[in-house]
Amino acid sequence: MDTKQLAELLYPSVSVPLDEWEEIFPQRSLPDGAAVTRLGPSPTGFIHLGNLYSAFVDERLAHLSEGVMILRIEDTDQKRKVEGSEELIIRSLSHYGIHFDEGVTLEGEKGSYGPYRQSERKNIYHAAGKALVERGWAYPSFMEEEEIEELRKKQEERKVLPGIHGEWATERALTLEEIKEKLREGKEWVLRLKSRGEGKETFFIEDGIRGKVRVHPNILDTVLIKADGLPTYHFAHVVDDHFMRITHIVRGEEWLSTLPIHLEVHEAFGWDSPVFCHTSHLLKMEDGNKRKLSKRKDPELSLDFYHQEGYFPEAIREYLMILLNSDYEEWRRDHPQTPLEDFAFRIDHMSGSGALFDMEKLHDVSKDVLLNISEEEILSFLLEWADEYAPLDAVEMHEREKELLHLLAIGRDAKKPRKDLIYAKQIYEFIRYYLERGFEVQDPLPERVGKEEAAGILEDFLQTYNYHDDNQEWFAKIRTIAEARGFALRMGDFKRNPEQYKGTVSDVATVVRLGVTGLQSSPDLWSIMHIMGEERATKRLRQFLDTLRK
RNA sequence: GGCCCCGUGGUCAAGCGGUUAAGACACCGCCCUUUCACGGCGGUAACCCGAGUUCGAUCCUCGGCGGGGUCACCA
Repeated sequence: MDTKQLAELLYPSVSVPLDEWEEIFPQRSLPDGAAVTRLGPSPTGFIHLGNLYSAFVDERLAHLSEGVMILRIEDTDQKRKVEGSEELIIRSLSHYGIHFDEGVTLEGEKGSYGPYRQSERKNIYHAAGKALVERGWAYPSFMEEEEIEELRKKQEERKVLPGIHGEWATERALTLEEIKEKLREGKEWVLRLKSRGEGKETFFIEDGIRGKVRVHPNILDTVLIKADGLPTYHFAHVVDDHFMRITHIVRGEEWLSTLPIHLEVHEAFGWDSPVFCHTSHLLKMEDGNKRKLSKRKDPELSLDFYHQEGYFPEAIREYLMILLNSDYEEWRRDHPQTPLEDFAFRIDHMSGSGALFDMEKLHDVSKDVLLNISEEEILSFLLEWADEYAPLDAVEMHEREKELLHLLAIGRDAKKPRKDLIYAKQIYEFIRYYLERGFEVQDPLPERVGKEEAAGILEDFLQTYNYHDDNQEWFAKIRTIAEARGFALRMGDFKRNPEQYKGTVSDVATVVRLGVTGLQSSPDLWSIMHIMGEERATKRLRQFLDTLRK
């Protein structure tokens, strides 16, 4: 078979041959050890936490080494393309601090290794495909779906590996004349790899994350270029990663099983392959078993979920980094103020086993992260969130912006600061009592205090209350009331002789707290009343008194 | 089912031939405390199983078992 002739027959319009592309995309001149990484999402709608997790690895790898991170859109499946998803992907990632140096951006393409959409790189793939045909590493296949299906059935009966390989790859034997004839008939065809893996020995490859990984050489004549002329992932990413001069391929572990194909395609071209880094999956617990988070079934996988709940991007980043490199947590303890970017992230410190996404842990992490964010920033984040997800209350929240700022700050500057704030929705619920709209006393009176008693306490309190009292004076009055009404001032006294008291001073304070906040628990009550102002606070207390009297 | 990956407390995980097997979250108890948070102290809790190598295996090898992934002209 004259492969040169065949190549010309299949790809007559290739004007720039493969070796010329080598010059068009020269080796990059970067500092020693600089990593070039890429994120290659398909524009199928939305991006999820798993993508972000993986993107974070690319990002750290590139930017920690003064390298380059590329956004390449892998849109070779025209059927699954969704309008507007490119923009969504870019915006979502940027929200979480993932910024690209090169590739597709909102302002168009950036960089000299483009185009960065695979659908626009047909000429390169065809040049590559043509070169492979010439070298006897690829051939056209005219098999139809039904034929392949039949083949598969036979193979399953005989319990051999399904697919086009070995003796089953009958079209390898097609003569030039036969091929010409089929093309003349206008039959659809795909380009297949002519695998040489049969009989080769198992070998090991060094994965950037996992270390040694066992590889059985590929034997499948995998489709390289589809009937529509666009490449499959297996072909496209190898060609692109080579010409974009990628050094590290970060991808999910689901790709481990097709790694042999990719390795053989590299071999066919005679290219060195980049370092493969297979990340483990994010898992979810269901019915006592762990399973891969699924974008269809698990709302917490969608980045939308975190947006709706109002998680701070910094908190997500922080948690993700802990998942990525668990020694990060220790580092963070020693460097509470240092930006995450200064941490020496290492791919070989990543775990090979999948991690269960733990909301509780995320919340704990988030509390500490928010401690390092100013109240001003938290407030503006909160207001933005409220505009979208709690529009009815957002109006009043804007009106009371100044007060809310103080409210959020209660107890934050202490040596042992409060950690009340986690995510926007939670913060909103946490401060909701402060708004007039929808305010009501929700919690019950303390167990030991009856309605009459409570009313009495409120009357006493209102009589002596002075807005200008400082915290100590304010509380001294509570104590006076408590003592006069027969409540213990010290917890210990009450514990020792419960029968001698109606309750403790905390019961008295709780009654006032209920009147002001509607809740049995809250941050420092004096501070709240102070921020609220005399008028609103006393009005609430009087109202509460009225309802108790009814 | 074949192949590949993974297997330390409920969860995330240090460990890389000899350790009282870290730490964090969660949980429980105590303390602090006007409530709630915060914080402090303490506690419950783990090397999947079986062989082999070795003076000695959580760690190395093999075999099971369990979980996950993958077997497309989707990525």
